[in-house]
Amino acid sequence: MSHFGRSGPPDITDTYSLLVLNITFRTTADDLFPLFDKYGKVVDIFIPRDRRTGDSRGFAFVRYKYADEAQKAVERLDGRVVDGREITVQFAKYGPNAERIHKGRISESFPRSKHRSRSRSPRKRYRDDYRDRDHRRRSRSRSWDRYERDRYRGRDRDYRRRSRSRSASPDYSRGRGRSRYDDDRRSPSRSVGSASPGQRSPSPRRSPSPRKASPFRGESPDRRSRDGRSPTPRSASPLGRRADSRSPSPRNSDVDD
DNA sequence: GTTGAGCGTT
Repeated sequence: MSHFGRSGPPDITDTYSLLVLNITFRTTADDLFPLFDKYGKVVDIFIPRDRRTGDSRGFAFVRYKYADEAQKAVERLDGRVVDGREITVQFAKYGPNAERIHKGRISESFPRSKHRSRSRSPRKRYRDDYRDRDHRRRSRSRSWDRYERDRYRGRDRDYRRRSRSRSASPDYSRGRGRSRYDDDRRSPSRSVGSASPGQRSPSPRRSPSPRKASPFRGESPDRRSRDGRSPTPRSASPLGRRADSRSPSPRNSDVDD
């Protein structure tokens, strides 16, 4: 009796789905089964997992057979500490088809052969694709650096209330860095685009891109050639060598792209 | 090895 979510949805008809949030990433359906089964008849338990890693996403869906039992479980298991973490049990607001449900009760998986989309809104913004979920997954933890924020900097304000545990933003020193990069990036870009393609600066020193890409490339060989007797004191040390190995060459591509 | 707002699979 532990094949929950492994054989797909067994029967979602006449079942009340409960959403369990705030569960640990190591909590499995087997761990929640005896916990929820004690308060009622659990039909199925499904824990969404990541497609890439396969780790739990931190929440599970418990489907009960009766609403009274589900309600009881919500009132009893809501706020219960599982695996050292307080879980949040509540009725699922959205069904497996991203359809709104009354109170965790799934009528019939929404048969669109009768209603189709007549009573619904003209535009259905349920869920685009897996991409949407993937984005949320990525930005779920520490991937909220600047990529997502930069894209939603004008809508992230009320896009989602993440002031629950994340507090305020970690840092705001992104605009400057981006501006600088943009400036440096536009300089050579425009030069190349405006000037002739064959007029490339053959001189490494006169390179119009003084970006801090990798000065070692243009200085290392130069200094080494001139200072034949002192071949870079840092390189002589194993530490220096390690630092050099740290950045072989592909560095400018980062800012260029 | 980490993380933490939220709504789901064959």
